[in-house]
Amino acid sequence: MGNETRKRMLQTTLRLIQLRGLHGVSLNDILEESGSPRGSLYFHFPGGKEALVAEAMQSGIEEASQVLRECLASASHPADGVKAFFQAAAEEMTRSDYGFGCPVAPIILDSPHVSTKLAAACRAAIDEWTEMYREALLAGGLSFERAGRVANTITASLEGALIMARSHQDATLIVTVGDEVADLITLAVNR
Amino acid sequence: MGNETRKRMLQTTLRLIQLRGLHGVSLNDILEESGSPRGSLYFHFPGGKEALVAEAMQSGIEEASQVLRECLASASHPADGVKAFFQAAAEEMTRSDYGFGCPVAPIILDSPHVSTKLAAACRAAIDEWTEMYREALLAGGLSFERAGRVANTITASLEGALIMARSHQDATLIVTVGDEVADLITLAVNR
DNA sequence: CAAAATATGACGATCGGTCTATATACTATG
DNA sequence: CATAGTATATAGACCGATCGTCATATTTTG
Repeated sequence: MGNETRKRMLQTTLRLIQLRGLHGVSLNDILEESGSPRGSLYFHFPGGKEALVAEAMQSGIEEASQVLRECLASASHPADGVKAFFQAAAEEMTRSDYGFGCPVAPIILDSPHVSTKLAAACRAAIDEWTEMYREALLAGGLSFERAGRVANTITASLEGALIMARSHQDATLIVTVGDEVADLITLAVNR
Repeated sequence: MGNETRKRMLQTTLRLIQLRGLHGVSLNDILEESGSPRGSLYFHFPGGKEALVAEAMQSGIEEASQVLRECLASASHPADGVKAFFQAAAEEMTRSDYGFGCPVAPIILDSPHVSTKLAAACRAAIDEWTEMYREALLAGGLSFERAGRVANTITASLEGALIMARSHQDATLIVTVGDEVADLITLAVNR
């Protein structure tokens, strides 16, 4: 396929945005790092930078969703599934030398109302993840409302843990928080 | 004092960085919004943009620390103190129309290794807050180690809740997560 | 008044994202 | 096989924005 260049652009974009934030990455950076020629960008992404970023972010979101889905599916108790996902996040953090975190957080914090499309995609991603947690918790016996509240807490904890891990260059934090959250889930379910 | 301009610059900088991230704010933005002329910046802040940002962020950190200190001090149970702080954060969110969140998160996500000074200040702020939680939990009877783990979880939850609230334009999320975390604390302390 | 402190906006080198014009590869058809 | 036509890919010019500097006002202070 001829879209080798395209793929490289997307990967590099995702990587760099996670590293330096939405506004911290220039097209020049992306082009240089991905070794792509300048003019190719508007051929592959007629929508310009925003289109490129949107697609790159989307792929990051989908990957995260898939990992989460697997973690929850292959666990008998929701607490175990959540724990596994936090662990996976921690591994990804160390593997990338603290370059990768949440694919949407940098964009939420960088563009409140800059781009409605990007913001909507971020919102959808968060909703999707939270919904997965909720379903698992419902299956665990929690009430609909309580499951929603706990699910939000899980999402928030992970989001925050990723930031802290980045800041301290210490992926252990993610695992610690994950264990603590798993505890909360266990207590909530068995009551 | 002649530092009226200086103060305005700092406030505007803090505000804009929270709004659009570290790299999303240009000096022109700051100057225009604060109504200051270009050259004044390098008189008040010879260190340029980085010095300005560092000082602005520092003031944001100190304000947050003070509010947290008060919340924890004027509560008989650590869970209540934490709850109050989450509530205060939610109010600040609505008051600023989702402009203000955590003063350090946007910088952590925008500059991994861009500026060592900034990164160190962020780390120190997170440590300070976490330490405050830990002390309150110790006073509540938790073991030193467990207190640290729970403290990290609290910090992470708030950090994440702020992002979610921003993304969904819904400060309620912060309160919800706060209540859930307070629950976790209560359970942890009374065991 | 003299001197120090502060304010001002114009300047230029560099970098930002976008676009038009051009080149290359592939396909179809006589 | 030759040629025209189309899809794919590249190159580089364009112009506005950005940031730090500086020479020159203006205000404050001793």
